[in-house]
Amino acid sequence: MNISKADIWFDEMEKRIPRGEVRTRFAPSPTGYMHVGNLRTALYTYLIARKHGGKFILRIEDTDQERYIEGATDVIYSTMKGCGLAHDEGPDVGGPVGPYIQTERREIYGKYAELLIQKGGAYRCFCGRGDTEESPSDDKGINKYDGRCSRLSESEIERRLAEGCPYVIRQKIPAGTTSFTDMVFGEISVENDTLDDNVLIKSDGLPTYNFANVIDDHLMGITHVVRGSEYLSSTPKYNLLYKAFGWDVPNYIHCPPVMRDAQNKMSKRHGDPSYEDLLELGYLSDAILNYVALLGWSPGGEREIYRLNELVEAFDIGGISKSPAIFDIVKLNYFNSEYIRSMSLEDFHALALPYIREGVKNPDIDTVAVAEILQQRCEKLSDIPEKLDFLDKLPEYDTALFVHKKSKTDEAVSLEMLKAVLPVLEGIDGWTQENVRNALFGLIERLGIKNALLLWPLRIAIAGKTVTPGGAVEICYILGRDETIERVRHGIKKLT
RNA sequence: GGCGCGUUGGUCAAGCGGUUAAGACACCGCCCUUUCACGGCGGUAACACGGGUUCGAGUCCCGUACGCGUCACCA
Repeated sequence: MNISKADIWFDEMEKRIPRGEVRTRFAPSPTGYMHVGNLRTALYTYLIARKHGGKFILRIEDTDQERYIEGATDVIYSTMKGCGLAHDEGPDVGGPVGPYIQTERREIYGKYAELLIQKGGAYRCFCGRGDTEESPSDDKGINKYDGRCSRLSESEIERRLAEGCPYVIRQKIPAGTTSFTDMVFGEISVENDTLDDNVLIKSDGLPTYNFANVIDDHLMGITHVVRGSEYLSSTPKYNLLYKAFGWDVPNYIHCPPVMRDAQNKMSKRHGDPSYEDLLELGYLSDAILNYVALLGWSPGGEREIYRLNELVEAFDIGGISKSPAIFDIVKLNYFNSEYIRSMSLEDFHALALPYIREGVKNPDIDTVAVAEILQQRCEKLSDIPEKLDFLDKLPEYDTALFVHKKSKTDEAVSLEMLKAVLPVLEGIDGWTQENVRNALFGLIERLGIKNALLLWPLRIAIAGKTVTPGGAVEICYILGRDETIERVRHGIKKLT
């Protein structure tokens, strides 16, 4: 026997566990994209670690071989990096309690499962998948495994093992009541007889989530377990596992789900956007994070705009809500436009340039001037191309657009105005925004008219649409002298 | 069905026994204004229901309804 050797191994594992610091973990399954709900969980997890000067760990939960998706872990790394939730330990950066990918920890789970059997907290089960279906519901209407294999004799077990019978390892639920305190939901208490003898190690030798998360959280020294509230009702089972091993249970922070509507969670299946989709749609990562932080958590005051580093300061577990929150993209639009407007023109220009180029091919255009008029009036970057569709080519338009009650213009007035402005535009020396402005307002002054009387028709003539980013002055400047004059002439022709 | 959890305006939410029940988004109106937007001002709109406890309940307790979660060799 090499029991002592095993003892030494377990001892070594325990010694590796960092103590005396807050340690949290984000443990996604590699699915190829990040749900909004997951993103929020990751955010809160990160915030708790940072707030307490602790460590934020990334662990990959890939024990479901049937759902394995090639390259999905890379998506996780890039997402974490992209949204600024930098982890201190993880598969790609290493750390003291690795490996951080569950399929690479297979032997660890096996050894702990054996240990648990020795401690009486688990047993081998030789029932096939089909066998348990016949076990009837008990008198309480609970449909669970009847635990028949827990009553197998030593010799029977030895015999089946010798025969090479496939088996799983199941948790042995003791009698009694299990209670714990969740930092969000408070005291939770359940009768153990409502709990099933769940499978801990599958017949393929890999652990289920039920087992792996307990082993890993303990071995990685996780002090605060942050996860979705769907785990709330199975948490007592995990605590029973901790107890069977003689370990301390971590603090629990269960988060309510992010919903698409009152009945359904956000889901890719229903076409709800993932974090990646949102970026694709032109939302800024900071804005998404800010909005998502406030879905299910409130800082208490009236402030809503928080940068990631400010969230670290403000975050408080007590502010997490117990009830689900519906994701409202309209409010995300608001956050996004706030973030866009608060950027420097340089930064916004750099960010918007690809979208501007999507809508405007003309290489002579002053994209900084375009960015400037855009910044105050776009909610998301993907709105940009459509707003600029009149710059390359004047769209077909109806002369009815020249009629605007508030500006007191109609087609006749417009014709008059365009005729008056044409020579003024032709006379501008040096086509700068300032010069265009001075020339136009000079004319307005000479004619003794209201601004709108001249500027409305002009803007219609050069843009061909009623709603444009920027006014007549800006658009004239952006279009350039020749194009502006050409379009004004075209307008005169249409009105004549 | 058992067990667990939840329920303040359309949405996010503050509130933690005594408030005219905050604030934000959205919506509507007005102002500003060369359109739209931005900005400013104002408005509509909520404690799921029924019992208690209490001088007093959105806040505490118990029911009811509705909703969600869970009851996998998925996480």
